[in-house]
Amino acid sequence: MDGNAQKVTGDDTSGPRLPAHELIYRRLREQILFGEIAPGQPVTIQGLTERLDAGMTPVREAIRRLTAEGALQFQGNRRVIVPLLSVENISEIIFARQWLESHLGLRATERATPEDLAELTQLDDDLDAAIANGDLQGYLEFNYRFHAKIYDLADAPILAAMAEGLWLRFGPSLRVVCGRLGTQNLPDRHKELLECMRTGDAEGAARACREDMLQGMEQVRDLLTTS
Amino acid sequence: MDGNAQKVTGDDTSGPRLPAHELIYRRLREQILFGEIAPGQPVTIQGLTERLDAGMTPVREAIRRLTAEGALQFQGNRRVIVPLLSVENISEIIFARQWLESHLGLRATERATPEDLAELTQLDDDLDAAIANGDLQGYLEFNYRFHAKIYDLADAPILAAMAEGLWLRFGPSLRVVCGRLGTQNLPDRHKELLECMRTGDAEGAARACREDMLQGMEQVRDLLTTS
DNA sequence: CACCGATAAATTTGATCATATTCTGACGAG
DNA sequence: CTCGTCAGAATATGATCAAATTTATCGGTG
Repeated sequence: MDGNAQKVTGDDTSGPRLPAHELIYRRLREQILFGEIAPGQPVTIQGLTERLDAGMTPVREAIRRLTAEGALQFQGNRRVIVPLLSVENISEIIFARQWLESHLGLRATERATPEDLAELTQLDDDLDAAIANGDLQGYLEFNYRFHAKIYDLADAPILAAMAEGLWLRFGPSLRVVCGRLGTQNLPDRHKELLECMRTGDAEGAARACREDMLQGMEQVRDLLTTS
Repeated sequence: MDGNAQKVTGDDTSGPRLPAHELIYRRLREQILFGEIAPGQPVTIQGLTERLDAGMTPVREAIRRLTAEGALQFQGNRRVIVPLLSVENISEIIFARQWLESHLGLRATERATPEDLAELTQLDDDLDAAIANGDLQGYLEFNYRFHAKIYDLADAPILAAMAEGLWLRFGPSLRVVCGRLGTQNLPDRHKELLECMRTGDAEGAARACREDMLQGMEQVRDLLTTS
């Protein structure tokens, strides 16, 4: 190992110094969420200690957390992989997200301030820009942050945690889908949703969230059935 | 450390040797689920290493997993506690469980074999016996195992994981409620549910699951509002 | 003589622990 | 009431042990 490798110590701009296991967790979480680690791919502890230049204990803890959230999967023997989703799994996720997305979208609409709406609009604009540039990574990130912001606004921490947990499960597959279709063929209902939120149409916002989710998930399901 | 302290090494009867962090996780999980650790109570790593006679690393990993599942809560600084539920939290859990329990109950009914029904009936009988004896611990355990069996039958691993995760969240509070009400005042819809499952009335089973859940959760909510 | 399967060495990876370091909250002196 | 000191708890490291996979070897067979 070279002598000037930067340790994982969160720079001063990040405010309160977070423990290493928390930083490792967040980094690994993003890598899974945005498909940098493909479904089926093994995740080794020692591999991560090198890849993230971290100690063994923090990496282990991060893996345990993500395993508990369904982002990783214990493989009988001691191996850990990014899970491969079955069509049945996707159907379960669709079922759960139907309720979750609608409800969170509805609550978010009831609580959003003009500043929140501005922030959401900005995220959606960034998302459109990423699509126009064919920037897959950017698309995935802004799309996630757009939805995560809605969960946050809904002020329902348990339901939000459930919704985020589901993202961790289908995230890797979403990357595969988008990689094949290209960013051009990814319609969403964000404009419709934002309009409902501006006018305070909570029911409409709930419907838009549900439709938006369904469009995306059905593309994932279609890919899994054909491949 | 003295020479004859028994290490945590799972005896031979348990089949495949499980790693210590897995055993610790299961033990701690049960202690939380059945309210042996009260809401608000702090959970320290060093305390658990003594209490469960285990090493530090496995305990840390178990705590991380349970934190990710919502059974434990990070207290900003390095403290970890069993979360205290707010009334809003309970409402979120009720919302989620309404569709989860219905759906899992419906699917379980479609898939249950006569052997499965016999097992469920046995669990319900054990539960009734525990009630008759005023055995709170037994009541909580059999009640959980009855529902967990239904989740298992539903053959929907992701939704089952979500449902089990919610049990971990309200389990500690359930213990408090039952402790105050006494086991006599805990009606359930299990008989009705079993009858529907026997006759293959999936819709009825779904309704019974939902009602059973609501009865229990509303008692929890009532306690939280008054205390 | 080339090929195949099974057993055994070697290597990689995971699990655990003991220990050093850092951080937090509390106590007490000024 | 404030600030410095201190005990205790959590964090993080690297070493050590154990398990599993991979690779290499060897005897037998077509």
